[in-house]
Amino acid sequence: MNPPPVRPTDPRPPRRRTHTRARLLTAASELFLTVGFARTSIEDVCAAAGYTRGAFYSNFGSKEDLLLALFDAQAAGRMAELERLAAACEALAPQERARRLVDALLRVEPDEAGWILLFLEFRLLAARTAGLADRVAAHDRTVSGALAAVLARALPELVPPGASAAQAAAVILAAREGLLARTAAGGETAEELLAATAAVLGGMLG
Amino acid sequence: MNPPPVRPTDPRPPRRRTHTRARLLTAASELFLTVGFARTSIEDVCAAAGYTRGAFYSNFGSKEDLLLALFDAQAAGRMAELERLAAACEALAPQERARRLVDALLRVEPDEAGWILLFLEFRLLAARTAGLADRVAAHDRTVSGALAAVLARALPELVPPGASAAQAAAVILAAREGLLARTAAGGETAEELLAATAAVLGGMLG
DNA sequence: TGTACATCAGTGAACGCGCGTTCACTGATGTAC
DNA sequence: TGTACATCAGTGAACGCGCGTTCACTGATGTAC
Repeated sequence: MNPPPVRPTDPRPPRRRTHTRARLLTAASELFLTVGFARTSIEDVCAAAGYTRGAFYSNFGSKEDLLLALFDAQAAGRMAELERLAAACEALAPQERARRLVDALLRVEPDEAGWILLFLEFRLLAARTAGLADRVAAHDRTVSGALAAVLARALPELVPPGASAAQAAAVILAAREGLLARTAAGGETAEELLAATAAVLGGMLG
Repeated sequence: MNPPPVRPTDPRPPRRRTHTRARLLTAASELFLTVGFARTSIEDVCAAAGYTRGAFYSNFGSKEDLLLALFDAQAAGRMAELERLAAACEALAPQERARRLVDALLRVEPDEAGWILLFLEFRLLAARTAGLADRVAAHDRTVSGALAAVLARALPELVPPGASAAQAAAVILAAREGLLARTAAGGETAEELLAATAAVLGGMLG
């Protein structure tokens, strides 16, 4: 409809205050983690970041868009973490390696509970929103693949005979998510359930 | 304020059309399982059951109340199922017993995907709604305890040395939930992930 | 069995609220000359 | 360096919609006599 206005150099590079987007992301992650996605309004995010609603729509296409951007950032962080873990394990004796890896898989960082709940909300949304399922699947594949590599390299004992490292990684991650979901929701105390898991895993590893 | 009207026999037993409640519950479960709790309006439920909104509030205190009633009913069903399973296993040889139990824990009934998503939504709600956490915890304890009994009786091999049957049950259920959540959300195909689990469990059981 | 009366399950309109999204506008930032 | 102009990030009011809940009401169901 509207013919584009005259443009001397066609794709003009955006060079204004790009940190607005970053501030919105930060504010959003704080709110989403404590209150949840559904219960946080765009207005809340903007107010927390010091802007008004319009600023949001000038940086993101929709509320979902914001959530996706947040998860992309977090996935990158998780990847780096796993890489560090694998590197740190490389030099250790098998015994120590096992302890270290199991610890790392079970540790619940302070904000981990918030992340797991947020991720659950994401899964739920994706399960019922066409076109979002691909994004969750991609995220899962990335993290799962990275863990599989770590397992194959550093803790083959956790991969039972007859199963591939990829399979073991997928099962471990899914199980971890289920466990965290229960503890995060406060059903059973985190200590209780994690102790149980440690006992079960301990029994398995001998 | 209002003095109660004259009552010949004080607590008058309710003997009207009690099946309204049942019809509302049935309609709600169908809608919740396919569309989800948040996306289903009370109006939807009432329309599907052939009533108007007021009928709902004459049978339930709130939307949450309806959800809780639904879960109570389902928990009862799960209990009965586990009982049957334990009884059926009692007479079998250990080998066959293991196959049977693992099968039962992994089987995904057609509507199971819907239930797991609904349950996730419940956990999420409970994690952020004061006073609801107790209800989830109670549900978890009931199911977990029942599975622990079955395990102790019918498949002690799945309980690793150093762990109690209760701990193993809690971990198994949490893991199962995590697995189903992934498959239900469509991330990885159910077949893929369940095959992986079977492989991992197969490896563990030898 | 029949009649007057009370109860209360279910009706349906209205209330109130929150929220995602749109849009005409403004003013600071950068560009052209 | 200075001036005129274009762009576009951010403003803030308004729109529109859905939904949970309330409430005055009605009419069928059951009770008392």
